Amino acid sequence: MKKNVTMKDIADQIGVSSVTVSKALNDKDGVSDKLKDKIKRLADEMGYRYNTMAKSMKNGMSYNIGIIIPERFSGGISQSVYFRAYQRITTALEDYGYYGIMNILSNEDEEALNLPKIYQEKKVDGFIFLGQLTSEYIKVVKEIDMPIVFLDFYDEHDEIDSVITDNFYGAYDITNYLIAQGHQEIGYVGNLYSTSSIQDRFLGYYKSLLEHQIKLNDEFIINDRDEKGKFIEFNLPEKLPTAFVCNCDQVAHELVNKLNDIGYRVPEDFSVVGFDNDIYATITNPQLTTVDVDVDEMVKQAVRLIVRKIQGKNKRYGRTSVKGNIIKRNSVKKLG
Amino acid sequence: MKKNVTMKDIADQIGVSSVTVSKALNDKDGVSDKLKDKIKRLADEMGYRYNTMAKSMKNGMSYNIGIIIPERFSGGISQSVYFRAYQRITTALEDYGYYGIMNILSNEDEEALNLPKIYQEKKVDGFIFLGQLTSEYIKVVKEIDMPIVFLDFYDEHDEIDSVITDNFYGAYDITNYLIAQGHQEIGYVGNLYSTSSIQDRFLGYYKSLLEHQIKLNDEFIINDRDEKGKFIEFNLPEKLPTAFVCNCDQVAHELVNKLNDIGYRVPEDFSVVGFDNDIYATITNPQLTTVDVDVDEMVKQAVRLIVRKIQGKNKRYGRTSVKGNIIKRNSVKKLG
DNA sequence: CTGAAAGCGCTTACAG
DNA sequence: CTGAAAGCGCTTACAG
Repeated sequence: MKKNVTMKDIADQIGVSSVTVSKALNDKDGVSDKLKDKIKRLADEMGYRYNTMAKSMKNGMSYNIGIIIPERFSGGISQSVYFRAYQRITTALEDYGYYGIMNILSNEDEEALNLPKIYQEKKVDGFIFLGQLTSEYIKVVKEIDMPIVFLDFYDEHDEIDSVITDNFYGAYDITNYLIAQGHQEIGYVGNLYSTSSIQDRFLGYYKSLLEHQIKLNDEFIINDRDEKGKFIEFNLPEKLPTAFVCNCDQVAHELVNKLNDIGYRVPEDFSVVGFDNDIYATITNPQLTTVDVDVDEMVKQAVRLIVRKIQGKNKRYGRTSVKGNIIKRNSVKKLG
Repeated sequence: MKKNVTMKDIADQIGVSSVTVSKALNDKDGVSDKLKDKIKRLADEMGYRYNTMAKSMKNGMSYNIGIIIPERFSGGISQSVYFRAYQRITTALEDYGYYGIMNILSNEDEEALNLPKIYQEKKVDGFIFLGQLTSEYIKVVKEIDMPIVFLDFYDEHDEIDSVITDNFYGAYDITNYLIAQGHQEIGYVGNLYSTSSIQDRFLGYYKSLLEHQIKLNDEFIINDRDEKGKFIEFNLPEKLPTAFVCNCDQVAHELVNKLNDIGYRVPEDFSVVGFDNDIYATITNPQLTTVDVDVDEMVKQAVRLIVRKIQGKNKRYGRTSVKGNIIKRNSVKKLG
């Protein structure tokens, strides 16, 4: 291990002051080009590496962003999506000179309303929370005196900036698509009281029905999970609709299986659409027509937002929603 | 945003020096219990948060560890395993007071032999590299004057400490198991020149054959990928063995499909075993008997290692291999 | 038990 | 164009 090289070392070697070295290395004005060159060359030669911590000390910025993912999203199906999102976040942050420190928020810490240790230790300048938090925890998060962005969920009181997929218009679009295929009796599969995104998707579906003057039939709203998000057996109504808008691909997958079990075929007997375009969309037979969530764009927005908030005295930007796209596959039949 | 509270603020408020506050807050000797209590209470009240950066500045430690994952492992099948590993790493690091900063090493940067920016900027005190690097890049990594641990691969020249799954004995064990089930003609599926882990698994398989005095039949070594790791069509020999040891579950999955395609059934006609116990082991029909890799234990070892190296002047520890376990499922038939 | 002094490596604002 | 001084928030060694 070679010894630590500092700006002072370089300065001494050349016979200038460390101020000049600092200016040269940071490409600031006030150093002649010739000297600047000389300093840079020597820095390279001596194996100088910039000490970010000293700068941090000076201006009170850590140049780190905490990326907090609640434990329950760190496994199962959300895992791959969230990992990809996390990767993109770190990569995008780097372009702004920031680094992402990931933290899994354990169920216990969330329950006990404990803020992440990286907050207590001033390791970060801001936070991106990735994945729905309990409303109790959101309240605590609001007390944090740092820029915060919610990604893939939002605060119902809208006090914290968020970037989400456009649940409402995604569901609206895909319901419109079903109607365009001739369907008039369309069910919605999802618990309306579970999460805000499931609710918003429902409302998008409902808007489409309203616009087409199709009456909402309560019987066609099929519950898929309890309030805690745990999946339950479907309780299908006597009379079935001809198409189902499912709140996510996984549930659409389950529904197709269920329909198969009781002797029906998709899309011949029933059309089924999902949401998310995750792995369940392609492992289902037939593959699902669904709404693709534009994770990359969401990440881009979230990163831009947090950086802007850090640099610009934490202004409010509200909710940013990113539009998804319908991916047409084989789970929808054209009627009539 | 409330103003930044420092130790000095607390000290002034009470009428002591910041040295005393520092001692109190760090539970060091030299402060009366009564005063210590008072200081702690006031710190809480004033919303004091410890400034890690100042400490870092003092002792030159960042308390961050860089976790570097080559881009090609950040997607596909390795993704979920590596994400899980990364999560465990960050969690385990926290117990030691360290944080993990993940960095995807892009193919271009690896090709161009660029070291991660977090190294250049002294953001980290050490590195864990997760996933096989090119040998050219390994050479560059060796120049880094910081503790480094390789996780899930190793340097063939053994100059860098590593934690790997016990490829050799895993393959040895599972081949023994096949032999115990009455198999004598056993093939190995994998490119012997591709990665060290595939090679080691082959050697474990070979050791088992040797011990049972079964001659290695070159015809039974079936290539599954080119030197760059890209999968290729199997080229099955005329005469087939009764069982196959595959270098990973994914390839075992492909092999089962291939055998089905040409009219054979597993395990009735041929027994097939995999390695890794990843998702391919369970989506294959029949589910695969395979070797489970103990990722959690590997992570634990890697984290302990890197922390020890940082704290203890970067000693050499060599290669740590963590034993996996055979998971018996339905892809093996007992002969005779 | 308590604290004044020095220093970690940089940058900012100012003077020359 | 160049640099002396002060300061970011803490800790370490030393003195009392």
